[in-house]
Amino acid sequence: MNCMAKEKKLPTMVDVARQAGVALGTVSRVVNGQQVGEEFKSKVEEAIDQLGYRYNSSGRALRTGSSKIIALIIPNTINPYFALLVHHINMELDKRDYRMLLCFTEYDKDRENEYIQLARQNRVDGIIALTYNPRLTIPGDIPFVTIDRFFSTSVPCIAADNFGGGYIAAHKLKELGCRKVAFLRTSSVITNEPAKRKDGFVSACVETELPFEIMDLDDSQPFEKMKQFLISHTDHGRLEFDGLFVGTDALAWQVIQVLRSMRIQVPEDVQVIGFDGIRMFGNQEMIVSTIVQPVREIAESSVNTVLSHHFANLPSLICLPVTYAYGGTTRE
Amino acid sequence: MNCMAKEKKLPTMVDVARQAGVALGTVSRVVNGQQVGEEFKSKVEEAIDQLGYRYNSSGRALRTGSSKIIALIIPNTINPYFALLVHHINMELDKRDYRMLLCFTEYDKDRENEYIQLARQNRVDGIIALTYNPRLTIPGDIPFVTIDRFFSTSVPCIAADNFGGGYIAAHKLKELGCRKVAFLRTSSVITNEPAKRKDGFVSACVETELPFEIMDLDDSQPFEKMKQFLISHTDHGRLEFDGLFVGTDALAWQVIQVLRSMRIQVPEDVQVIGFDGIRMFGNQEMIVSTIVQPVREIAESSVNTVLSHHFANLPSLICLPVTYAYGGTTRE
DNA sequence: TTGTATGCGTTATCAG
DNA sequence: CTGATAACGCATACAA
Repeated sequence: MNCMAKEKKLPTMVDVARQAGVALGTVSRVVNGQQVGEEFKSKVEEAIDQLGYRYNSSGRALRTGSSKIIALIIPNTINPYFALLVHHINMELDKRDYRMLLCFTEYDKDRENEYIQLARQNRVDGIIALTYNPRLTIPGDIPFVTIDRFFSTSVPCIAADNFGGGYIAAHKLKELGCRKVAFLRTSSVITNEPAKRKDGFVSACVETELPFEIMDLDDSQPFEKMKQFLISHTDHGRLEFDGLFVGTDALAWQVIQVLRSMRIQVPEDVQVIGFDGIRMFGNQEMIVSTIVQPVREIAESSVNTVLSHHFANLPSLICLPVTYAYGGTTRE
Repeated sequence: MNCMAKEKKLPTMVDVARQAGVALGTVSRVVNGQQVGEEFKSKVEEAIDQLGYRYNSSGRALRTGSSKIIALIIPNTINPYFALLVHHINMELDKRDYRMLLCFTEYDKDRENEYIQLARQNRVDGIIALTYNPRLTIPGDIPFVTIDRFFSTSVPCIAADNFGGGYIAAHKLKELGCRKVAFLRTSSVITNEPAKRKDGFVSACVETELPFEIMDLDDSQPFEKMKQFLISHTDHGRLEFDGLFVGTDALAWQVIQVLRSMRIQVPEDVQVIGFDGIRMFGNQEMIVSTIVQPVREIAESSVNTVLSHHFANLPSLICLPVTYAYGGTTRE
């Protein structure tokens, strides 16, 4: 079963020093892996695990000016894409012995700014942010990295190759025999990287002479607008598109529900490709055929960038490769 | 657009004091909302937002001995149930001006214990843990709360009413006209609260004279075992059960995939009820008909409990009410 | 009510 | 190479 520990007050370096019969500085040097005589070193080490000593993060942070904490500002962890991002970023930070200050904005613009102040209050060593506020105040004194959104050449942005994803999607639909396709998305007030999904899609459609249409869904009533669009493009129960590329897997799923209610078969009548690469329960099959975001790589790259010491000349935009994955809503 | 901040070194209380022409202690008292003369107070407040001052968390933590951080030890954020829990716990902590130290164990027993040490190193004010290690070392000097798992009467455990959930599920299946039912689950090495789902189910089956069977799936090959079980209980393409209660929504989803591959219709031939209350993309419809865990309430209760000052005589087990929710895999 | 001084645990500087 | 000591930013006991 379980057993209780007993110590009442946590041991400090002073306790260790006394126990080992050495000076405070010596203990510090051992803890930090600096040059210490073998004799002393072993005495200190013995005292350390005899007392169960662990350094106090606050003390160290105060003294060194480095908290070993990175703030992650993100809407929530309910959306599976965000949840995955949080997971991988925390794992990457953990590897490097950093902690995460997790800030959920719930898409609230004021909270996005407020959390930057909170991060500063906690003296974080950097901030990774996935935000939507068009007037975000980016601190000049803290390493700042954004995901999926370009601010300026001095703010590194990490993102999937959204353009490439759209491009691949269109090519795939063509390859799977589509004759007329459409792109559906909910448009954002800000222009972020995901907006490029459209550009890549259009580019490939033009290139392959695949007729296409673009539908920007209102942010307020996306579901109704999308339904209306699909119905207005139906003639005698036949949809005029045989291929759909949808901005996100979440929206693609809703599109499919609507199609189903219209008695239009997927993928027989119309093939659907989403974007993100969301898996059922996070670890089972893809929810829809999709363009998969390299979430682990995005996480790794974000962490590497924000921890980069030469924070000057860094690339201002890093696009990581996406892949197509079958998820039952396309043929084959 | 965005604008850069400029300050090079963050201002400290000393800077504020100098700027306001008052003593250090006065600034501290203003910051902490203690009684200060109006005259002084406004001078300090002006200086504060002139300098953009924010207190240094490390300094305060070091001085007060309270980090205002709670550790959350949990497998990951990939599983939607965990993701939801992380979300609500962080929101609840945020409300109370606490931060979260998020520790992902990936079900690794050693990491579960290691993270408790990390939490201690960070001088957290408490730990909320959802763990599986049968030999977890529970610290006696840090408020410790567990979710979904009972350790001893001195360790508060927060959980959904798992027994009640199983009970409701069986009753629901009976009510929906089932004649013979089964409960499928992957059994855990440790006995935790979710194990009670079976007991409640059995209890209700006996009570309502509903014939039932229990299938414990091996933790290593749950999918194969489950498939085998279903096939072995099929006679001429007809499953001998017309109702299934499954330990989790994730497993229920897999069960449904297998049934589909066996050409058994859900819910026409067999109705399926899962457990957890997972929604598609976290915010859309339920993935299957299910017993919904009150995740927000579990989060709230966990936070309240771990922050409770009178950590002595606390309830050792808090079970929160569950509800049945339709999700397309039952009739009606 | 406000000012002053001390110490929380750590690292770093300097003297031995 | 090791020991003593100062300083990081803050809260608080004590003095004014």
